[in-house]
Amino acid sequence: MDKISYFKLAEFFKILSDPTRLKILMLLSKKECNVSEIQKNVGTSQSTVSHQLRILRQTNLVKYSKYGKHVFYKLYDDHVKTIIDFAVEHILEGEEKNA
Amino acid sequence: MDKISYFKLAEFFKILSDPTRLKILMLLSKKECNVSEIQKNVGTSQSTVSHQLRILRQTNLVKYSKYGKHVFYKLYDDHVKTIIDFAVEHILEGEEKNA
DNA sequence: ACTATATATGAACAATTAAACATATGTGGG
DNA sequence: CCCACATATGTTTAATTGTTCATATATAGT
Repeated sequence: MDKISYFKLAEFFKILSDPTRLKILMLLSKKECNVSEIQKNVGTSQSTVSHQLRILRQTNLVKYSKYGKHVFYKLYDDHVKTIIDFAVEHILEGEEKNA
Repeated sequence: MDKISYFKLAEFFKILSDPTRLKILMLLSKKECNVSEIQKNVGTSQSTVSHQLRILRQTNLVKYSKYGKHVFYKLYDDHVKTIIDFAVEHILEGEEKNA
């Protein structure tokens, strides 16, 4: 239970607490994408995408491989997707109660 | 899948992205506590605890009941605990790979 | 009513951060 | 070698946020 620090745990959730990063992660949960594809799908600037991808890389949420000029990103593993899906469920349940 | 906005999802994770709030939530996942108990356990000022409790209230992560001078808080439901546990697992797995 | 205890709230401050802008690096084609 | 495209990085700025300090509200006991 206490094998992990609250600080570290908080840092993990902080990564997930940004809409841009969530969009990227959800997209990558469906398919591997290069940066321009991500950019189009997320609908923001190239710089922003690249900056956020770096954060996702550094925190081991995504990994990548290079093919020529393109860099293809994918989820590091499926664990993150599971956590996000759980959160979505939680929020949807919460909304039902307020209906 | 897209029944929920990325913004809302991000806001949810943002709540979990603070060590103080995580400490409170983990404590409350074990047992109902009043504010002073929470304060002692978390090891921070009364004001800080109270501020964070308000955030947790407003986001429906905790609920409370009053008994005399004391206010007892508990988790709103067990869903949050599940999400946190999943995250802990994820991080622990990540650390194994770097060992 | 007064006091002590428990909890909440308001305001100010320091630190963090996402995005924008500019620029750099890398890679393949001609 | 130069050019166009793809991606990364550095810097600055505006906005957000957790804590602290001060103060307010509530409740029970005397």
